[in-house]
Amino acid sequence: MFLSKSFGYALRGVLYVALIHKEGRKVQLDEMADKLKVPRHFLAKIMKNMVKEGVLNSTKGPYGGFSLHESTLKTKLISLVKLTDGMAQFNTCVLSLRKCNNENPCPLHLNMLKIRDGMLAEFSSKTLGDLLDEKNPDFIKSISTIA
Amino acid sequence: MFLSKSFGYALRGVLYVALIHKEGRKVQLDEMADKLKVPRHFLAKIMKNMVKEGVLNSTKGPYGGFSLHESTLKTKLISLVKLTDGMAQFNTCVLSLRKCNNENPCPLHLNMLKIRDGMLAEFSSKTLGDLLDEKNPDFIKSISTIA
DNA sequence: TCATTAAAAGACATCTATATCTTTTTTATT
DNA sequence: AATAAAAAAGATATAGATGTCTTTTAATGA
Ligand code: FES
Ligand code: FES
Repeated sequence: MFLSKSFGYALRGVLYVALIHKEGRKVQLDEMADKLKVPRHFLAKIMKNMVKEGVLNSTKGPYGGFSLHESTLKTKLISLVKLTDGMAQFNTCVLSLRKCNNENPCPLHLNMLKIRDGMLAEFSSKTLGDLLDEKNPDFIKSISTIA
Repeated sequence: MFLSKSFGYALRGVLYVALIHKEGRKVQLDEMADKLKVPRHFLAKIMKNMVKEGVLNSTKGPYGGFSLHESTLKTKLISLVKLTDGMAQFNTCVLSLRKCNNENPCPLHLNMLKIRDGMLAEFSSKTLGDLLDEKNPDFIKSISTIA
């Protein structure tokens, strides 16, 4: 797995909030779980973490829900990865059991370095806002449907 | 995780057998588990699968153990991945819950396509024999030690 | 103050990858 | 044939990721 399910849920969740934000309203978990076809309470934990890390805002009570934080659209994808998956995969040897290092490289070191650093660079430069700008016509469908 | 622990164990296991093969002898599980610092019985299952898939030979009984198959060194890395991790990660959308497809691409489709296809190409062309040819001075250490 | 709404928090269940332990099968040697 | 060696197979255990359910806290409006 390149990325966990949690990461996918997190990204889809925050993008959904951002989309609905343009309609000028907040989003509740029930709506998100329903529209995104994501387990309600599992998503709740992930959303809560994003709020805790300052990626999103939330308010409790009537008319409450999730809304954008001023930093939301500026958030790098790598921050989401850190939040859901951690960064170990980027500095641990692909053969496990050791830190990746150049001095005593494992047989796959150079190959994996290229791949991992490519992904790291991509995710370190791209923001959530970038994804929304590049969005394709069926964007909402692309984060919602199963098929 | 780009690749599972099982994959790491499999690769280190088969490379160890190949190295010892040059000394003209077979390798037993006890020696491998000890030298590679890998859980004995967990490694056993993985080795058994590699034998079943024709990546390695094995013989039971006294003076038995694991040895090279004529196809071992020609085996592509991707075959090992298929054996331990399966190929789902290469055709499933990074946002889970759907097959990856170009018609209704998710927000990360193009980015991930590049990364995944890069890794797929690398692992589809490189063989176990290639890894042994490229080997660095501390090769045995690089698949054995923890530090 | 009370009722309602919705997130936060916590407890528990399930599933998968990983790890350990035991028994069975096969092979070689005596 | 009996013994020993080693892989194969199977049963069980543990940990982490994922999923579900219940209780608590905070906000709103009557
Ligand atoms: S040492 Fe193995 S990936 Fe760097
Ligand atoms: S559609 Fe998501 S990775 Fe291709």
